[in-house]
Amino acid sequence: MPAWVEGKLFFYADSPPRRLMELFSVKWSTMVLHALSHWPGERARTGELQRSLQGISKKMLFQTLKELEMRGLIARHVYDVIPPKVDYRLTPLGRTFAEPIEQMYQWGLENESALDKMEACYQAASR
Amino acid sequence: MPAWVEGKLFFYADSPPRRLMELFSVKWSTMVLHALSHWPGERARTGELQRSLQGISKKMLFQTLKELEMRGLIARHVYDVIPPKVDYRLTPLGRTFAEPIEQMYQWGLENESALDKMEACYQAASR
DNA sequence: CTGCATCCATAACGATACTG
DNA sequence: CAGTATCGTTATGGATGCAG
Repeated sequence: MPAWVEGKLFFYADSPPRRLMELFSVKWSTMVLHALSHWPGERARTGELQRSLQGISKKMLFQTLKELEMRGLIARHVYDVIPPKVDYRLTPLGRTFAEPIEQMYQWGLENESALDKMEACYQAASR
Repeated sequence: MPAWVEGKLFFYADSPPRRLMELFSVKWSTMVLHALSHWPGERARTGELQRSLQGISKKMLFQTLKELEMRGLIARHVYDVIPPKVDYRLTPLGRTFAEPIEQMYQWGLENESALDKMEACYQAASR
C-alpha cells in the first residue's frame, strides 16, 4: 500500500490492508471467525460459542455475531423448536477471511518468544 | 490456539494470537511498522512519517512511536543538532513483527474484492 | 522541528437484568 | 436457550497550544 507521490511515501487509511485491520480491530471478531473455522461439525450453537470464547460477555458475543452476519461472513440458522435453538457457521466469504486470521494465529504460535520479548521490553520500560 | 477441554473447544484471550492482535488493534501501529519496514534508507524522520501516514494526528504519531519504542520494536535516534532532528528505524525484533503485517497487507491487496463484498453486504443489511 | 500536556467527544467494552 | 435493553466505565482518537 505504500505509494510514492512526489518522491514521498504515502500510506492511505482506506487501503485494503487497513480495511482488513478494521475488521480485526473489533476485539472478538477474529476469535469468533477462527473458532467457527475450526469448529467440529461446522455449526456452533450460541451457548457453545460463548462457553468456548472464555471471557466474552453475552452482549459482545451477540454484537459480534450480528455484525459478522451483516457483513456476510457467517450464516445464522434458526431451528423452529422449543426451547430455541440457533446455530452459526462460516459462509464461503467468511472462509476467505479465515485465511489471514489463520496465518496470524499461526505466526503467533510460532513466535511466542518474540511476543514475550516485546512484553518484557514493555515491562522494563514502564519503570 | 483452540484447545479441547472436556470435549469442548476453548479459546483463550491471552493466547499468542490474541496478544499479537492486541498490538495490531492500536490503530496506527501496524501502519507505522509497515511504513518503516518499507522506508527507503531504513530511517524515517518524525515529520516525514507524519506526512506519509495520511490522517494521523501529531498526538497519535508520538503516542504510537513511544509505545513501539517501549516494546522494543523501533529504535529512536536523536541527533545533537539545532533545530532538533530525530529518526526512527525498526529493530531486529520489530522486523520480526513486520512479517505478519506484511502478510496481512499482502492478503488485503490480493483480496480487495472480498473486502468489497463484505462492505456491500454490510451496506445492504444496514437498510 | 520535536515532543509533551490539556481538554474533549465518542466509541468500545462489560455487567446486569429482563423478555419470549 | 436465545436475544435485547440499559447503564456505567474505560479506552481511543483528535484538536490545540506550549516549550526546548
